[in-house]
Amino acid sequence: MANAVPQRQYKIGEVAEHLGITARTIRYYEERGLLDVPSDRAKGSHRLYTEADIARLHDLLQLREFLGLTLEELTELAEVTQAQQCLQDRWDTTTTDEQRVRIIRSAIPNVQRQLQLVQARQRRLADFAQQLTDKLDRMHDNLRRLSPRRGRR
Amino acid sequence: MANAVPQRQYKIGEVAEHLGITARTIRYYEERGLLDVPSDRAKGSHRLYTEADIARLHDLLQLREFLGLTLEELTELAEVTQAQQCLQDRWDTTTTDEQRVRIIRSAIPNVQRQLQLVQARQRRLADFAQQLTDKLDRMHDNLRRLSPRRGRR
DNA sequence: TTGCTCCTCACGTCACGTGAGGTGGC
DNA sequence: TTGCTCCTCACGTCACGTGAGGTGGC
Repeated sequence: MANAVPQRQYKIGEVAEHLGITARTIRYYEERGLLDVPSDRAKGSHRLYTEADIARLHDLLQLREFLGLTLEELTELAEVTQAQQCLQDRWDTTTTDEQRVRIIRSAIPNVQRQLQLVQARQRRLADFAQQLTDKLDRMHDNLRRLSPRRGRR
Repeated sequence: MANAVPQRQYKIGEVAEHLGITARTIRYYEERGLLDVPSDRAKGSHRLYTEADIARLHDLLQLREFLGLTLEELTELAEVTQAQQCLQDRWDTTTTDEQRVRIIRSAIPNVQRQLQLVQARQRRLADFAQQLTDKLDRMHDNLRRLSPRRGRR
């Protein structure tokens, strides 16, 4: 069924542009083991990516950007995303229900952890926004105190 | 009046520990021109920081951390914080009301810009949190579909 | 065949980390 | 005097940026 749809593949430049990064970054992530490299790619031949590969890389980039992680921390935190294949890819055709259940069960706590970290970040950002708002208020107060409106007094 | 309170000064190690960074970072920021260095410091003598210096550095660190700026972008965005001296320091004794008004007026749009950037970041983070929540929901749905509860059927 | 994008080195850069060797205040 | 923290080089590292020189598919 899903077999009938041949997957479109994307070149590294297309992926990079779509994600707003450079090809160098993608190659570097591969070098660091963050991207699973197809074992059959001949040295020197073009890299090709599926939509699932792109989605995974997109997740990695968001985690790194919003949480400010090193690539090492990212590697740990993202092992889940391996199992995120479950959402696409060859998941449909090559896995038994039992395997799927096991994969999802092991992936859930990891996504929960990511969500917790993001939520902690949200709280800290909200604090910072409040600090800036307070500062603006104080500045306006000071202005009012220092330059009383003409016509008053 | 404010003269009567001699300001406590802090050494670089104290400042670093308080802000959760290293002394190297502080020296590097000074080198890059992000921190105003007192012109009278003899080469080789200890760096000393006031509470106002520490507050300014704290602001810089938050802007960098939450917005993911380069030090060059940070330099631009933070020129305001120079004028933030207005909140402490020698502001009380060496400035006329007219000067204060001018300083505050020029600083306000800059703080507003910082706040806008932080709010934009908050929206993107909220989107990301939502993506993770959706993903978790889908995973739970899939589990229910794949492993129907015993006793049913 | 001509462009274009891709490839693999490999050196450069930014924002620090990490000693080496030495000086200065409680 | 002994520790402790500070100082100034200066080289190392992480996460890429940026060519150099060459190969491969429309």
